[in-house]
Amino acid sequence: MERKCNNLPFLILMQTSKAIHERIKEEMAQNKLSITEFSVLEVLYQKGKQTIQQIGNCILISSGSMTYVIDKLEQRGLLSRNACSDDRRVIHVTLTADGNELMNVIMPKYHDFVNQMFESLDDDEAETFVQLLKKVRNIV
Amino acid sequence: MERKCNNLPFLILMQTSKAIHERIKEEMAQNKLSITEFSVLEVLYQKGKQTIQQIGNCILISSGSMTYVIDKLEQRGLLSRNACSDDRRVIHVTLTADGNELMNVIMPKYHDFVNQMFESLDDDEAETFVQLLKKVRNIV
DNA sequence: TATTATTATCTCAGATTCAAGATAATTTAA
DNA sequence: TTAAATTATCTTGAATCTGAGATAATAATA
Repeated sequence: MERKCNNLPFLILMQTSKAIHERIKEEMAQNKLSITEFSVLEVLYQKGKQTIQQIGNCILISSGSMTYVIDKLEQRGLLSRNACSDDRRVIHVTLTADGNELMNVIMPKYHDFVNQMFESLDDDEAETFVQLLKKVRNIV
Repeated sequence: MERKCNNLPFLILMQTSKAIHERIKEEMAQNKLSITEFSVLEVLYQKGKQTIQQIGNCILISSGSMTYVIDKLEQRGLLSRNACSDDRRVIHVTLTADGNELMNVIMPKYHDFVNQMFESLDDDEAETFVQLLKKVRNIV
């Protein structure tokens, strides 16, 4: 029986990224945030005011999910919706003071956490790694 | 404003794996299968008869989700549940003739598809890639 | 200007996931 | 042997995601 998967790079890549995803999920559960919620807050923290669509494009989820996740975060007082005066279809989203404060606490820990996961690679290895990943990504 | 993410390997790894995941999702949608459903069929195709728990451990989803996905695939006649005579708590799952036939069609295309995504790497690069990924995975 | 197309967001139904608990069978240990 | 612990699967409810379609605003064009 035993038919094998023959593409090792593929297998290990998917295993590794899934493991990382799980770890981040656990980490964020401590802050009562799903990964999607964290991703939204992260975009706002990094880029400041964004439209709902801009955020959706960044984190690649559907418009229906965006409405849902923005609702949740708004209810918790971590961000606010603001009408756009130029284009009344558009809604701007920004972190509230509470949201910003929370991210000031979370982000340094998050960066440390991510860096730890990759500290087994020295600078040369990291560069090679990125270069190989980009080769793959450009084809996908 | 503009606070940046400073860990490039992490960023590109997650982007790449997400892109691959999306591509496989599209590919499997043509066969009316979700990735989870395909993963279950793949395990059975590769390993033959398995218990529900064995499959769950392979593809890392909860027991509740396993019941759900096995139900769906059983309803479509792609696999069957069989009581285990040694241990009556256990249920063995096997591909039906239909399920096996479907996988005979899908798997060669799937392997080609995956190989294409990685064909930009030559043998040396693939080996380096795997080695670096393993370094990261072992820490995560 | 009036019509048409596009865009941004929201609504809703259906699908999928997990966590917690239920059930039933087996194993361990007193 | 009996009681307790463990194991495998299923059930249920809540959360989240997607896709299709609705709504409303804007842009493009005849």
